[in-house]
Amino acid sequence: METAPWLLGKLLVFGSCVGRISEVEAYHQDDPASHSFRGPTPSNQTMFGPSGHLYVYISYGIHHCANVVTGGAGTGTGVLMRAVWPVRGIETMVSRRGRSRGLTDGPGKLCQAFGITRIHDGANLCADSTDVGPRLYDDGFPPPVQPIRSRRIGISKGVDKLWRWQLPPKDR
DNA sequence: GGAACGATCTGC
DNA sequence: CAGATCGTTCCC
Repeated sequence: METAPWLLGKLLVFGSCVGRISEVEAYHQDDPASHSFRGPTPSNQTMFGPSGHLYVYISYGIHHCANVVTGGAGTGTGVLMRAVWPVRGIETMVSRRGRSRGLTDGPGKLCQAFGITRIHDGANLCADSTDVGPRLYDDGFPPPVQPIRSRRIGISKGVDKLWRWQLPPKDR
């Protein structure tokens, strides 16, 4: 679980789009709210793969949501990226979203803004090649001293766990 | 083969 | 605040 707040402040990069991760949620196998709770299936198998890969699922049949696999092979652990602060590629994000506000302040929104879909499920976020594909970078942004911690959003089980973390507004 | 349920978003 | 909308899972 402590790998989740570690992602705060890191950069999500894909094509011309760059965003600073500002909100994350942790999910793991012994967690009724997690997709990995019932074990591996064809659609969630990436969650059971090695760390540092991207797990993308479809929410409500419409939206894509992106996770960083963090637990290592077999553990079914992931961190949902719920929001990023747009850093670069705003025009592309506006074009993909069809609006100029609320570009990346939700898990489905940020995937649409970045062009992330199921096609990118399983991508290696730490690959050091320069070819196309989503990547995760550390640009030296100071880790938050006191990340905001709260309950996870939109779930019906495991509601009591404080496994949602956000960058404080002052870090903007 | 069918039904129920979403780690959501948008517009009213 | 309710409706949209359909992939995935589970049960028969």
